[in-house]
Amino acid sequence: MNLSEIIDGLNDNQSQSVTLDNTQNALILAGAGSGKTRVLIHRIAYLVTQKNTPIDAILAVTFTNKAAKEMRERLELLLRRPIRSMWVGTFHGLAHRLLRAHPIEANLSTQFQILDQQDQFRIVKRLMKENQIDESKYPVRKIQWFINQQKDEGIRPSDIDAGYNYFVKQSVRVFELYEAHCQANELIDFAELLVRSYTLLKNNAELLAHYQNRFEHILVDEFQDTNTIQYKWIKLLTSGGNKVFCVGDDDQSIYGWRGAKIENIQKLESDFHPIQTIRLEQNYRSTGNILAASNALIANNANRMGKSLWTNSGNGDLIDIYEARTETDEADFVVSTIQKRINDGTLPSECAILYRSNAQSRGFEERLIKYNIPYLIYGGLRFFERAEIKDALCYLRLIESSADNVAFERVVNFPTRGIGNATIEKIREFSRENHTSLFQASIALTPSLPTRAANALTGFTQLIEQMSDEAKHLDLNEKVAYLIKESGLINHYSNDKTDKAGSKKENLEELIAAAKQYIHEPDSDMNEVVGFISLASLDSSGDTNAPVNQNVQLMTIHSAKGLEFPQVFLTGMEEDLFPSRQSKDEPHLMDEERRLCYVGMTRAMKKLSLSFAVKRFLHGQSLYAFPSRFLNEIPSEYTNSVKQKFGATLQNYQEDDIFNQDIEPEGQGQLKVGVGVKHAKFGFGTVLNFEGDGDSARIQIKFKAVGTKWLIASYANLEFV
DNA sequence: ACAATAGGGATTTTT
DNA sequence: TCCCTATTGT
Repeated sequence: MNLSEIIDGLNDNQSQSVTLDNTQNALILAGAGSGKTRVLIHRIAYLVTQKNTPIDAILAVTFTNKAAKEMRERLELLLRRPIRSMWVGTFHGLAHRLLRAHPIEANLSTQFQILDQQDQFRIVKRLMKENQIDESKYPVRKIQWFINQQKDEGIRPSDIDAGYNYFVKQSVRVFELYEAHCQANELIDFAELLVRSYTLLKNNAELLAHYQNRFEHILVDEFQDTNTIQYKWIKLLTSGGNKVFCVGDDDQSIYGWRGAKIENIQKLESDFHPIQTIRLEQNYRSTGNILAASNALIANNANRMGKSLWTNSGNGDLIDIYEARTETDEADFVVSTIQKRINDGTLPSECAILYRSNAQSRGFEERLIKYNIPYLIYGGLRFFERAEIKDALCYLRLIESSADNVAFERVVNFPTRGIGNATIEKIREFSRENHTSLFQASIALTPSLPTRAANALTGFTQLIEQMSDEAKHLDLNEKVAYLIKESGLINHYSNDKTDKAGSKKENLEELIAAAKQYIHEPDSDMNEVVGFISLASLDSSGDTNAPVNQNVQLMTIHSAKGLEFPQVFLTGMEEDLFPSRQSKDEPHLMDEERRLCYVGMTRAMKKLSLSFAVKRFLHGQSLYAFPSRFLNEIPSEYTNSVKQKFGATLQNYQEDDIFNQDIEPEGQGQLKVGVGVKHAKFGFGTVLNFEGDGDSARIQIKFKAVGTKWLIASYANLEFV
């Protein structure tokens, strides 16, 4: 492969980045839409083909599995060869790989399991209960948060001086209990993966030297999102003269609240001196107006590394700003605009509705249903986080290792088999006192239990033993299928009346398919079952059920990072909502809000529209709000105030006014404008208008969930409320 | 064991 | 308002 194949089609700065001498450290400050992934991939191709770097000598780190997968695929395409043995992955995935390769040196057994957020929450909660720590004074979520924050910094309980802060004191206490519990049960949470693998290398000169020798080049994507321990991890690995190639954008650092340190990218230049810094400022995504507006906005931040995007693709349209009266009006504006554009030939999938918090999605969803536009809301539970999937995986874990206490706790009485809380508490106590697994404790305890509990428990332990025997020689996917059936899970979900769509059953089927697929792409040298279970913990993107891409996309701005859409609606631009109230008092938090706004705006390729509501219904009450300060920071030469009202909108103002008045109905069952009604299918609504009376009356009702409808009284079967 | 009910809390969530 | 949890009653 010759050089021109690698640098063809790159601009000057991109090509300079790709062909930097292989003896140099590099920092590529890559603005939004400037082709950073491309540079990263071509850089690797350059090293491999022009500098004869073995693919084994390259370590490429990303933040998401999706990014890792994309990088691997695009690289294989460019190089026209498989690159199996190259280490490409997320920080957590690579750390996990290290720990699986050297468990003993990391003070672990080969049986260790990964704890996800939910598991972690449960454990912290139980430890607090067992130690009589008042949950109402010290919310589990806050304590869990505290623990993770410390770990992200690489801090252990013994490093913390709580002083007189009682909350910190209690948190540290739980932190200690939690650490002891995890060590005793071979449990590794997400942050622990990083800390553990860091100390593994730090304390083991031989191993460190081995990996330092191996990885000549370490490439890191999204460097602005690294946290303290990740930074230290990279620093440690590169202390043997290895070269780093970091790509990132300080203006897009939006995960500070999760421990990401924007300072990390800022101190690269001094910490990894000498290092060559190159800026990629030519943007291939957005129009000139969108970029100029975004540049003007982000210029309000302090301590930037400095960068200004430009494009040669023309100014494009002005940015629309819409002042809505209420959040309903805002939703109506956005959705009716989308409808108009669809009528003009836009695809629904070209439009994205972005918001600061998930709660805002509702109003848009209701309107989209009303307009009959297909949509897709991102967020919520991921595939491997779904209850039914975790249940199935816990059975898999139990037959793999009966000592897996987390799995035991989850499924010992699910589907319910008559093992109550009292019994489980006895098992826990026995296992604590005798240092055995919950499973062993169950067997030992059975004779001393009341007959009913004993029988139920025997049923469970025998089920597990029998299943692990039977499944021993099955393929992974057959194993999963067998477990789901034999454990009674499938049966349970088949009879589940709340699961009308049968999606839980479908998800379980999907899990079998995922297992089958995994057989063909195993993760390195790990045991198949262990690898699959770990994948389920570490890969949240694995929603294989992703619908066809013909939908308007709704998501938080955070989840939109890295994506682009022809048409973007950035909504809820109000003080206290965006920027969030919680960020108001701290300048550095406010700067992050502004970066978030910058990220949101720069997602747009052709059209950007910003909207805010004067009055918003939130948390059960109507609040008046001021327009977001970010709107004022965008020069008016790039914007256009949308004055034009849509036909439906004016009408909705009136409806909303009626809706928001608390009119007392005069006597039950009387048909009257303003009266609240309930419909079996459409839910609650308010009477807007009616014609005739009695059973033949036609009634116009504005339903909260499905909008306005005319109904015939005799068919509607309305209940007056 | 499960359903009904009451109370509390409510950003963002790559792993 | 909605959602999740803990408690209570059957």
